[in-house]
Amino acid sequence: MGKVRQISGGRRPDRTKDAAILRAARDSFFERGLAASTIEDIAARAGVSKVTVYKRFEDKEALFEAAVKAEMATMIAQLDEEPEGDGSLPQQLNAFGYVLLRFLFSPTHVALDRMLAHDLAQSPGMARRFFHAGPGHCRARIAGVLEAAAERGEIRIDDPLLSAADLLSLWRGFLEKETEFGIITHVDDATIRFRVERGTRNFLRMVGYDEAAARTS
Amino acid sequence: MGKVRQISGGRRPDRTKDAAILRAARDSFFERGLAASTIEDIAARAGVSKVTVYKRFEDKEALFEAAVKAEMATMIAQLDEEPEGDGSLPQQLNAFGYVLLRFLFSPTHVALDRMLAHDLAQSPGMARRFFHAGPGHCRARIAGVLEAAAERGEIRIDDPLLSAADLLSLWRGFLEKETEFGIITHVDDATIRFRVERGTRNFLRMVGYDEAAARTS
DNA sequence: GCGTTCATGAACGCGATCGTACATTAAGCG
DNA sequence: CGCTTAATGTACGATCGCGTTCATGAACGC
Repeated sequence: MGKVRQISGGRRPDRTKDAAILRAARDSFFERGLAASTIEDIAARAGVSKVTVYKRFEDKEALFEAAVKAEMATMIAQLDEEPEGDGSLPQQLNAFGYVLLRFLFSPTHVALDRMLAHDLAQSPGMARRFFHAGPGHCRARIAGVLEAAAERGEIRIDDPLLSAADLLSLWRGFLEKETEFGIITHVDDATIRFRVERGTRNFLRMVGYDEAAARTS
Repeated sequence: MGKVRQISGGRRPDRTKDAAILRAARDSFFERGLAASTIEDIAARAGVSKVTVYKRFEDKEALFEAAVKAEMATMIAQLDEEPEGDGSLPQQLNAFGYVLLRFLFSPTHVALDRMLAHDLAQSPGMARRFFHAGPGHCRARIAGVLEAAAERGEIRIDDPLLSAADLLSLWRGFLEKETEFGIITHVDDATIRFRVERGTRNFLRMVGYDEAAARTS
């Protein structure tokens, strides 16, 4: 169709520029939002001409979507790579919590979250997909672990999904609001470990987990 | 200085228009965001001329701030009016939870939250003030109740502020994410009651509250 | 009625940014 | 070297929305 057909020679497209543009787009969009970001600025950040940007991406919205998708992909990969862990239930949950919170409170994710809240509000279909790929996916994984533990009789819960949400909520606590409002800009590792361990401990007490009994079983 | 000096006569300003403009501004800002809203549209919604808007509000940002402030004021008033309640601890917490969640998940507040996340990210001072007036205020109130209960020996907690955040988190659970992503558009009263009661129950189990003991004391 | 203030509508200047066109230079292939 | 495609920079048309100006009419006190 309208596509190029590369008969033979000619200068090759510089594929490194795609990544540079996407990175610049991500930075700008996540920092300023869709409306406040300008293509000119993004091109400048990427060290690329504005025309080049339009060569590769249809328009501003297409670039936005591409940038968000790319970021989501790296995020999801990062979350799923962590091993199941065959330790005790607390250790298992803590391990997952570390990875999750470290990722949830990374500057880029905080920025992305702000973005999504604002710009995906009008497009329900897209929002739905992002939900299931992000928070929903996450909750489902934890629910699986909890359900297994419940079947082993280690804990007592009413509904795996609800309990998974409880645990997630306890982990996050007020950190979410504090980062959202910019009260806290950077969440260090010690804070994350503290929050995760505290959350897990409290959650397990809530669902009647008996550490001693589990150890001797 | 530059202000009017109302020597004697003259047509009186129509004070009802202020409210109309603020209401229109709120609707537009909360729906579309700061950048995407136009003064012309707001004026039209309010049934007012664009010039009139500029007569009363310095510029777009001033109008935005005024609209947010007005909304926050009604919110805070709504939250503080509820009586302390002299029932048992669970009843006290539940009562507060109902009011809070009903308000947190009202359409306007959900919209406002989206807005704040996005547009107040750059102005740290404003964000800080809003945090202390909103979430911070709320957490402090609950912390007070919990601290009193802890001193009476009804519950065992490490830190009132942290525990207050725990309770708030348990109440909200996944509802926040679900409304944020538009999975759920309207949260009905039954859901709110269920979530609050479940959250309170789980929280109290977590902090070692003994219902029977409290009742007989 | 008269002076004063409020309010409106239409028009304007202005800056910003989108997306495109064009001429020019750079890089690959034969 | 010729051919082809990539990439740049500048300039351009078009749109949009802010904030202002101006002429006109409407409400109110005296």
